[in-house]
Amino acid sequence: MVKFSKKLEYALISLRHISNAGAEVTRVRDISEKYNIPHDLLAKILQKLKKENILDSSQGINGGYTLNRKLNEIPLSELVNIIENSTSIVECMHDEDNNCMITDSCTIKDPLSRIQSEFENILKTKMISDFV
Amino acid sequence: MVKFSKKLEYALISLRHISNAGAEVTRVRDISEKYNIPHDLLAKILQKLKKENILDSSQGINGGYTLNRKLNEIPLSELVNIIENSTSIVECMHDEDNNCMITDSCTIKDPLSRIQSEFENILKTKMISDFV
DNA sequence: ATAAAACCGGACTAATATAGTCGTATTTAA
DNA sequence: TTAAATACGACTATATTAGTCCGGTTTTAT
Ligand code: SF4
Ligand code: SF4
Repeated sequence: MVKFSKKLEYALISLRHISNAGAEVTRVRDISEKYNIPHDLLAKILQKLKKENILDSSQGINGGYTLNRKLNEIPLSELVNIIENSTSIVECMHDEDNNCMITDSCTIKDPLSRIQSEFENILKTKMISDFV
Repeated sequence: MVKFSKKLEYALISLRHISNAGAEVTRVRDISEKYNIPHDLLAKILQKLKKENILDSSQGINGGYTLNRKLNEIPLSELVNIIENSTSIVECMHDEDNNCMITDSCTIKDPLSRIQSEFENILKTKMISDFV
């Protein structure tokens, strides 16, 4: 029912590492080798975090990543949305593509919608620093 | 990150329906047809709930299911464990089969373990009646 | 200049988890 | 005895997640 995806875990591990490195740049390879995370997969995750301004990056032979925001100011909800595109607990609440065939006769939409709100509030309250 | 499985949703819809039916027995077919849920899949879900004493069943031509416990006395945690066998948010916390290759170098196990406890408490507090 | 090492990004494949199906046995009222 | 229901386990199909591959571009030490 609830499962942190590997991508999300890799992101958390990386953010912790990069945060600890301070001003020093961290290469994808550093993290990849230290924690045994597939290089190419990790690279794409960090690229996404860069694109969303959570990380800074510099290219070139001495390039790498640094942290652009403080971990205690990034809510988990934001990270989950970046990595997994959605925080909805059932498909019918992810407006874009609701394919549920039983929407019309479904009797639990409303209560689940309440739960959804509660859940989103929790995700907004928890900061990345709580997870590393 | 968090997603109610269809099985779980079908279980909730069924429990609500059976609860509303009171002493009258409900057949799998009644629910299956009313809510457009695949019959055989639903049957197995209800069988499981019967096995765990959440439902009562009677066989034979006039058979069917009735509720054996009150919905406001069944915590969500129990239903999730029945339907999905686990409430762990990462594989390394589901003792039986931890295949995570990076367990040794993982830096987020401890914080996630705290989150896991918090999460389980929420699941224990929420009753099925909150979801229907 | 050029080589090296990084970032970038899309298409692809592999592995796993979820959803759904099928066949058969058992029970029971009529 | 037959029809309609639960009960169980093996199977298949689909969707999601995880991971790979490849062909770029950018930067910088030499
Ligand atoms: S309509 Fe009901 S069954 Fe379908 S996705 Fe929404 S909550 Fe789940
Ligand atoms: S060891 Fe770390 S990465 Fe592996 S499952 Fe546990 S929390 Fe996730």
